[in-house]
Amino acid sequence: MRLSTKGRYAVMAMVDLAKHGSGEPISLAEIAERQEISLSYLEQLFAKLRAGNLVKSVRGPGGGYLLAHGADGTRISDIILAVDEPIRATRCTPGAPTGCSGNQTRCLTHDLWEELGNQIHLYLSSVTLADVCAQRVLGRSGALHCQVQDRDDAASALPGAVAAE
Amino acid sequence: MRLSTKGRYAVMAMVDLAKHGSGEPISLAEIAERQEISLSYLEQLFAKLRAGNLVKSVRGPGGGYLLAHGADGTRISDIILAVDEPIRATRCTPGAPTGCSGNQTRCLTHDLWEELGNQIHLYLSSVTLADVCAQRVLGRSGALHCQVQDRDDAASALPGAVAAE
DNA sequence: CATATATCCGACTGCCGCAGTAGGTTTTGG
DNA sequence: CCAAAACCTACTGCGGCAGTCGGATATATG
Repeated sequence: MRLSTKGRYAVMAMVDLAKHGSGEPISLAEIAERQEISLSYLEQLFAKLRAGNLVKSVRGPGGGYLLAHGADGTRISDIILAVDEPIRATRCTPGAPTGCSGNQTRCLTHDLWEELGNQIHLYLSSVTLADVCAQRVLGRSGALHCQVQDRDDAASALPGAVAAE
Repeated sequence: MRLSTKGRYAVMAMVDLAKHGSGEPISLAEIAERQEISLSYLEQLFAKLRAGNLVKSVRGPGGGYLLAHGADGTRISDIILAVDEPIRATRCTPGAPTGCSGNQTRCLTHDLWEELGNQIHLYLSSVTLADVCAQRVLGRSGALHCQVQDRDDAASALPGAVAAE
């Protein structure tokens, strides 16, 4: 799963939609103003969100967008998956001439990235729009600590600017 | 923390170094051939790794690179932090004119990205080069499951191509 | 019907970082 | 001295992101 600011914009817009839309459709113009995202750019994002069946559209005046599955039924991972293109795989494509077999070190890291991808996906699929709206985003006491708890400095040295693009 | 193929290359090289280097230095030419990475590109990466105090260099013929802290003392997160530049922060810079205050939705997602960054960092800082070499990369039964276990379909629907760039 | 409001749609642009290349200079063992 | 290695600086092509522009289509409301 690719993590870019593009996906962040999409999530911001969807959270806005979840927060302000309850019943009647919300226009992109509103979202654009509140989130300070250009309208045309939002249109492109929502075209993909619609293709991914995450929102429904209502055309004409008074129209706009609605969440297709409600705030509880929309996972963050789905949003990002819909907006960001899947990315070229981890280089060692199965069956490639210089594939994984024979070159051991390559595949060791392959496992690592795959597992990291699973971690990210698991986390993002555990959070819904409703969670974000209600600020239920999990403090630093949940999650991975069960696995890292015996390490020395896992809690310290948190990265300064943490974001993935 | 930014996640790009650049960081992946660095980790591949470091794993190679951990696997083949035990005592005497390893030249970048060897690593370049084994990992199929251009030599000059590797040099750039190792310049940063050296600046980050992750490797030591030995000049002259027979020279090369050594792990500065051994395979057990080198975390994957450190490698990526050293190689990838920290990235422009999550847009709402503290104290900015159109900062977080006043625009609520923005900050809700801010928490989300911060927490996601923590998740990623926690995972990557829990894995050392030695872990990767020994294929101790954690199957899908560890980690986040303690938090997601009560959800319906967290295990299913694993993403096809999972990687972040 | 006319019009304003909205979604839709495709094409174009500037920018930045990645991945790679080129061409050097120092250091140092043999 | 010589060759092998680290070291250093600058440049390049490419692709995706973020944003823009100009439209086409649908549809409530007067």
